[in-house]
Formats: sequence, structure tokens, C-alpha cells
Amino acid sequence: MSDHGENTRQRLLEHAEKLFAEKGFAGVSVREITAMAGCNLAAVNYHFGGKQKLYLAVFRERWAKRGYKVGQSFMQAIECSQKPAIEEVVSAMAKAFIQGPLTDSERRIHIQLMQRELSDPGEALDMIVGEVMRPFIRQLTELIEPRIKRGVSRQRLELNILSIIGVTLYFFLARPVVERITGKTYDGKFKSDLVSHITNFSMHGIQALTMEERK
Amino acid sequence: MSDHGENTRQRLLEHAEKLFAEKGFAGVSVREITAMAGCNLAAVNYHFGGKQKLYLAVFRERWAKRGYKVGQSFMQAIECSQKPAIEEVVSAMAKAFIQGPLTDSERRIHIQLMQRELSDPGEALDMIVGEVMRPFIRQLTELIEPRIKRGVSRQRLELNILSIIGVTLYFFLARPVVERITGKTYDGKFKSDLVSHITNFSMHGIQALTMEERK
DNA sequence: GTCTATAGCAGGATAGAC
DNA sequence: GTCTATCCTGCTATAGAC
Repeated sequence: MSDHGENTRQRLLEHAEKLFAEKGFAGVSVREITAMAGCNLAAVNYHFGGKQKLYLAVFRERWAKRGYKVGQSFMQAIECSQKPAIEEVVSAMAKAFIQGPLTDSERRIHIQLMQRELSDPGEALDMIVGEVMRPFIRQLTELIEPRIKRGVSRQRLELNILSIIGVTLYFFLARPVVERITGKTYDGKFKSDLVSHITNFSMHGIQALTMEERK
Repeated sequence: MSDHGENTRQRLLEHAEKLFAEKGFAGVSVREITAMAGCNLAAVNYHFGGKQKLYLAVFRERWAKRGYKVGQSFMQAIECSQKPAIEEVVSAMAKAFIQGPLTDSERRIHIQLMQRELSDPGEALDMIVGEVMRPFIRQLTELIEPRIKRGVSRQRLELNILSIIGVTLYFFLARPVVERITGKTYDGKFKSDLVSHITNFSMHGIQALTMEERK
């Protein structure tokens, strides 16, 4: 019973994250969170000091950790080959996001939370970009840069890398649209189709940087 | 003074749209909307019957119209050539979104609103997909299909088209991240860089469908 | 550390005067 | 059509018992 406190705190973080991802900060009430976490209304204030600070704690204590995890899973996949081809890098990146160390529901929550923070940037965005996205993009840039032909600016390379991440995120964020348009549901088969599509599409996109300009 | 009513109604739609795009449905209060529209708190109920119905009216009376406008601008750009090359189609699509008939601020609002509806699908999503996205994607499919090599499934083509739209949307949605990562602001120069990047990246991605499979 | 109870306020909606 | 005044619900946050 002495560590019941830490349990409550963790349950709060867990369920708050799920609800914030689903409905956004303003769309969730503290009552809803505490009810779902099976604890008292006052617990949020005791453990975090308010709803806003709980929201930030979710990013610091849960989101960031998962961000590192995805990055590590990517680096693990890539580190066997010392000078990986662009295909390997792109494929490893797509897989890190899509078939990486997260469960389906974690992945959903993770990406939705990030998207919400992108849509109305708040205090958490600096952490997201500085601690997770920028280091990840830097690693990618260093891996890909030696494969790029002379004369391609760093900015163009960055835009390409951002695009690959963008395509990947899109297929999670726009899931309701993708399902309606294609008529498919996100089952195992369709997901693996998605992985190979994203890898293929992105790889060709970025490969343009290894060849001469068209026309 | 007899048409003051219609003016109020339009001002409400206009400012409600802006606020809903910025902060989401739950993040905006009716008080905030009416204050910004310079009318009385009760006007929302009188004209629309409640906050939720105002939200739907925004999509039906403003969002959908702009969706058509973008689609038409695309068709206009493409209809001069009877059998356009894939490059033309992709370029016209990127331009319709990015340099099309909308002003910068309209574009921002338009895409943010859509994204919010994708993140938590509500009653407006069916309209968005059915009335605007599906017809647009169908047109694109018909334009591109004759250029694709035999044996490529309709699903693969659809995924490619969705990806192009995805990349384009991403550079608006993730604008705060893109700015932080690249260190650029979305001024005229950077935007035109974006247009050519998106066109290039997407075109190479989809061109894979016109060639033999790799390996 | 957890709970009950409640303060204090902001939200959407409505009735009724003009 | 518009406005004022108000109802009532639900919110966050806190005080204080246990």
C-alpha cells in the first residue's frame, strides 16, 4: 500500500495519454481521466498539479520514451551494414515506424498525440522536435548524405527526409479516409501492403537525388 | 437592415471556421465565436440551432465549396492536354493545392479543418470523403491509369495517389516542425521551393508504377 | 496518498423584451 | 433578427477529513 501512489500516478499517465490522443486536450475532462484510471478526481492535482501539467507529463514521461525506442529500433536495423544503400535506410525507417517496437495501439496513440501538438503547437512541441525529431533526422541525414550526388543542397535533402516521414505519418493519421477510399480495413494483410508501398514510394522519391535532374 | 440577418449568419460561419481550424471544436467557445463575429451570444442558436450544428454548417457551406474550387482549378490546369503525362498530372495536383485558387490563410484553414476531422472522425467526415475527396481521387485515377503499366493493381495506384496528397498536406500540417527543422520560414521563396520539391518527390514515387519492378 | 465535499467559474442553451 | 438576462450543467482546482 505504500507504493499505491506510484501506481495511481502511472495509471493516470497511461489513461490520460490515451484520452488526449483520441479527443485532444480540450476534449477531455479530468473527471473522465480519473474515472478511467479508477482513481479520485483530486489525484490529478495531487500528482501533477493540474490538467495542463498532466498533459506535459504525458509527453515527457511517455511520448519521449517511445520516440527514443523507435529511433533505437531504426538504428539497430541499420547498423549491421556500415555504408547502407538508400533503399536499406528508407526501408528501415518505414519499418521502424510501422512494424517497429510499438504495438498497434501504442503507435496510434503516439502519432495522434504528435499530430495534435503539431496542429496547435504548445509547450510540448519544443521537446518533441528538439529531443526526438531533430536527432532522428540528423542520423538519417548522415546516413543518406554520402549517397547523394554533388550539388544537392542540404535543404533539399532535409525536405526529402521530411517527406518520407510525412507519407508514413499520413497513413496513420488519415486512416479513416484511407479506409473509406480503398474500401480496406487496416488488417495484417493491408498493413504489410502499406509498408511495402511506403517504402517503394519514398525510395523512388529520394532516389531522384542520386541521379541527374530531369530535363 | 432587412438582410442584416444574412450578414450575421455569414460572419458567424466565417469566424467560426477560423477558430475551429485553429483550436478544434472543443477548444472554442460559442462566446469566443460570437465576440469575434461582433454579434450576440444568442445568434448561434438562432441561426444554426447550436454549436454542433454551426460546426457542421461550416463544413457544408464553406469547406465543401472550397474543395470544389481546388478540384476545378486542377481540372482547368490539366484539360488543355488530352492525354497528359504523369508529370503534368502530378505537377497540376501539387499546384492546385499549394498555389491554387485559395489564399494562404484559406489554405491553412481548409487543411487544418480537414485534418481535425480526420483525427477524430465526426459527422462531417462522410461529406468530406464522399463529396470532395472521392470524386477528386477518381478523376486523378482516370487520368493516370492509362499511363500505368499492366499488372499494377488499382489498390497500388490508389495508395500512390493518396501518398501524393499526403505529402502535400503534411507540409502544411507539420509547418511548425518543418520550420524548426529547416530553420526557414514559409515565405515566398521557401514556398516555391516546397512546390517544386513536392512535385519532384511525388512524381518519382509514382513513376515507379510505369517501370518494371525493381529486383 | 486518497478521498469527499465544495468553491468558483465558464460553458451551452433559452426565454422574452425590443 | 437581435439583445439582455438567466438557467443549469459541467469544469478545474482546493480544503480538509481520514
